[in-house]
Amino acid sequence: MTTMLEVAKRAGVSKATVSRVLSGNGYVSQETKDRVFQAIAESGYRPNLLARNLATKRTQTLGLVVTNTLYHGVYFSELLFNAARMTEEKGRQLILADGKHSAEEEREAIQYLLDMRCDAIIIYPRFLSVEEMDEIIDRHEQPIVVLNRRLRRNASHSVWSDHKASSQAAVSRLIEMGHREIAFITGSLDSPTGGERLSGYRAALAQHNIPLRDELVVEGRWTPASGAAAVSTLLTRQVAFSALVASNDDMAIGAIKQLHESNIAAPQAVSVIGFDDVAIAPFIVPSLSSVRIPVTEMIQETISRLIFMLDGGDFTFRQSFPGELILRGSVVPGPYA
Amino acid sequence: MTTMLEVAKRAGVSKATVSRVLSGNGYVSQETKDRVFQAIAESGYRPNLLARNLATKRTQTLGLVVTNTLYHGVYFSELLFNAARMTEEKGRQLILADGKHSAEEEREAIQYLLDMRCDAIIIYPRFLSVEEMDEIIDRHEQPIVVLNRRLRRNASHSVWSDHKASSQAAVSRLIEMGHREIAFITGSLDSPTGGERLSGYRAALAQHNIPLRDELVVEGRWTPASGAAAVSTLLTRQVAFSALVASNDDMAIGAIKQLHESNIAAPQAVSVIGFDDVAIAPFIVPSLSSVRIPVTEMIQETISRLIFMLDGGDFTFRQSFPGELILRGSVVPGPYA
DNA sequence: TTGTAAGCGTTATCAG
DNA sequence: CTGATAACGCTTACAA
Repeated sequence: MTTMLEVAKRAGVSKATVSRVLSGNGYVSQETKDRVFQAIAESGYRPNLLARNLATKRTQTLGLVVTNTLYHGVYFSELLFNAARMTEEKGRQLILADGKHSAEEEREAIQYLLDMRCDAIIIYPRFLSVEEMDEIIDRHEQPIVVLNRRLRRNASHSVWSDHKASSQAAVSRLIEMGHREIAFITGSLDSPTGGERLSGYRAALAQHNIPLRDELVVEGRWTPASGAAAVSTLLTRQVAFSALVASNDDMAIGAIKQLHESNIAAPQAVSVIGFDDVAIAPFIVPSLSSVRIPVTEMIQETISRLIFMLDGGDFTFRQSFPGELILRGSVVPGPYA
Repeated sequence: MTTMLEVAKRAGVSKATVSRVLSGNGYVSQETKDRVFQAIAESGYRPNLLARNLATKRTQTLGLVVTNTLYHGVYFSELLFNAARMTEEKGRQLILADGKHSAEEEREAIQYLLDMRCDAIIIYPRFLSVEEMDEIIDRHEQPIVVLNRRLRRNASHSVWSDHKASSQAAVSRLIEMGHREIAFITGSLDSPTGGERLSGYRAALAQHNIPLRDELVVEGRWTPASGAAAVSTLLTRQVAFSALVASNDDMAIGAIKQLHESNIAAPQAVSVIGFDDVAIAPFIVPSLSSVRIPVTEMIQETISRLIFMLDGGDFTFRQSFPGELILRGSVVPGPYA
């Protein structure tokens, strides 16, 4: 690989001059500039970013940590796509690190990005506790923002959507439509998001003085198959329900499929609600209602904050990203089972 | 940030010794090893990978270039997930670069990865020609493998699936089942993959002496919506068909939806075939048949080859990755329109 | 078994 | 406007 020194020799100048030409810092006569560019073209020179970054102590990269349990599906694509796009708009590069499927691996992924000297880091945690992330933020000088968690201490370092409130609103809406028996399929309950959505369900019932019935709640594992299985469980429990809320779209899709196969009218009803995904699901299952989480906006906010912490400049802090309830299809009030 | 020098001082040794302890190269007495580890723990030292990589001229990273037109959907998630997993299994890190949506931007993405000194590079091209990629491979000493294209000159640097053959086989299968009027929704025809699948369709017809009828072919743009639109076009053309093949699953899903809304029996039939995706689609649309492209296996082969080019070792060259036709549902022979 | 010192390819400070 | 030269933080002969 040809280095800056070779370019310098070929152009009959010093390394320093070549560096100036490339960076645009400092004065260089037009004449030598031309010679340098010529030499660069002739030699096919390419700067070594490792060397550059080592010298400047800046890498122009943002790191992103995501568990690979999130890698599947539309939500992740959307997240990644937007993160990459906005990062590049700010003249930086996104580096993705896999948080795999444990707290320890999430820590390692963060550590890798720090060792690579990313200028700033975005964490979309699955296993790390908020306490630990608060500590991590305190321990490091690099700007770090946490997505989808509400931090206590470093509030300005987190961007989240209030899952409990969204869930409560969605369920309340069903209640106001006349539903009293509402089934709920939770996500994995070791995930905060899963827990928050469940407590939103509980809160909505309480708010309307409807007693909570445990037999209407089934635990799923975020997948379509587990949503279908949950419906089977409900049916074998012989418990009647006129509406169903699932903690994400994938499970809602599985649930609708299972209801359909059991010859139950739900797929045509508005009364099945999911969360998160927005792309293909409603296209295929027009009856599926959903609470859309504004990923794009959240990523936008996240990256703006990081860039602000790095470069300063103008800054608009946006506190809340409420989920948006999108209702489709028409109401079918009757009990399904 | 604390550096290796500070650790060395604290442990009362030289930088070199610390380096030896960390890398495991060269002899160090157990005693000093212990002192060094202690000093590392006390100081919270972390190696600077930029410096290390600059010195070793190795980064332990593989670069991956993908157009962001691919970012949406299951196929991409699957690709990325497997690439990341396998890369890490080989003790490396995957760096993703966005090829955006033009040849120029694909070139820039490749260049960035080269400038970052990735040890090797995987290109999943959308706009670059095979000729240019052959040149790129020739020009650089880093191992480069191209996914989903058949290179002429650097055959061992490409991993692909024969889309034309898969498409031809799928269409032939329909013909053997008794279908004569088979509609075809192409992908964007500026994409080689789109072109290959279409020519497979033509070849199958020719092979069975069925005349090609242009009115049975509609151009889509890979999206569910364009699949639905294509069906509308077919219906307004008033042309009868008893089977339909779409160049990918997304369009097939859109097509099925549109057929369904037009009260046509297709959704229950085996006779709609898509390509690529495998995760959610058939779960939601059980009748959808599909040619599954073995992404996982292809990524596996790609990474093995790269690692072989880097480290040597054992190596199994796998030439062909045929698509796998997965038929679902039952045959409905009658014409749909 | 350990230390010294010369790189790795840039940037950045200071003279000139 | 340009050139030396000292960093940046690490690895790796070569000596000792």
